[in-house]
Amino acid sequence: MKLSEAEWQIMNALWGKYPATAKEIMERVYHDNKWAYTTVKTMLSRLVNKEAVIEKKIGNTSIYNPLLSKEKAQKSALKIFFNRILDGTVEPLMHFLTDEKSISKKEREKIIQLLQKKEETK
Amino acid sequence: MKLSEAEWQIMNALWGKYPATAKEIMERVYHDNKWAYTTVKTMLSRLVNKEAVIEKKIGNTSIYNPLLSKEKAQKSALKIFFNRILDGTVEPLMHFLTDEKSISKKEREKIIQLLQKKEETK
DNA sequence: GACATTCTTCTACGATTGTAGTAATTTATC
DNA sequence: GATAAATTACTACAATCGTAGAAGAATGTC
Repeated sequence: MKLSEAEWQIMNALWGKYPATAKEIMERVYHDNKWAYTTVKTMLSRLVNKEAVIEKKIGNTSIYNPLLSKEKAQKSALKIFFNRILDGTVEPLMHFLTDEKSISKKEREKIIQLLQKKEETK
Repeated sequence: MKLSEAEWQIMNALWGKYPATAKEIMERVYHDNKWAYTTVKTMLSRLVNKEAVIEKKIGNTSIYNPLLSKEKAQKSALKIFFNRILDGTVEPLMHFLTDEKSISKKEREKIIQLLQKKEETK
């Protein structure tokens, strides 16, 4: 399952809380993407088409639910990104994790914890 | 600077060793992409156009050099990926590192060390 | 029930992407 | 210098993507 960048924005909004209407999704992404309502609708139909989302009608209004799980989607995106973009090397990821300013202290601690836990059970 | 997936393949081949001719690049990517020679040439012109690559002529033959650095490109791609695709959360990256792409104990320790060091200097 | 509002469906359109063919030009070879 | 081989420049074309308008249908409101 291959999603375009705009489709990721929609999916992230939907994964955040669902079921959701097109209007809700439009509002959720509005901060990053000032899309017209119909733009969001177009994205949603495309996502329904590729079976990443299901659409149910209540009266005249469609409500949407993810069909594709966030975990699954992220995992496969990471795989592609890692191979195609990073050319299969881990270093850029590590540098990103260690250098990137946008990672909070809390997140850093969480990472360390995860890594140490992994170490134990190895 | 935004590169398409196929353009990344070309850039990775070029970063691997440069200067390089179109033919060399075609051969280097052949394992993953069985592109016609002219396909590679098209990609290269597009990359020259967006100033990710410079082209010099020696006689009739073009030789190519990267203009955009691998580090810079990867860094910005990671940033976009992290924000747009992973929705700004670090966890999927970690799971990828720990589960999917099983990193060695040594690598894990290195990351932990880097993170802890970062923590101190904060 | 007329009018406004909200939502849907359908259609569109330019940009980018993946993919490569054709024809022209240069260079090498006999 | 004629012929073959390599390389280039130019053109093409379908698929996907980002973006949204127009027109119609359902719903809410006085």
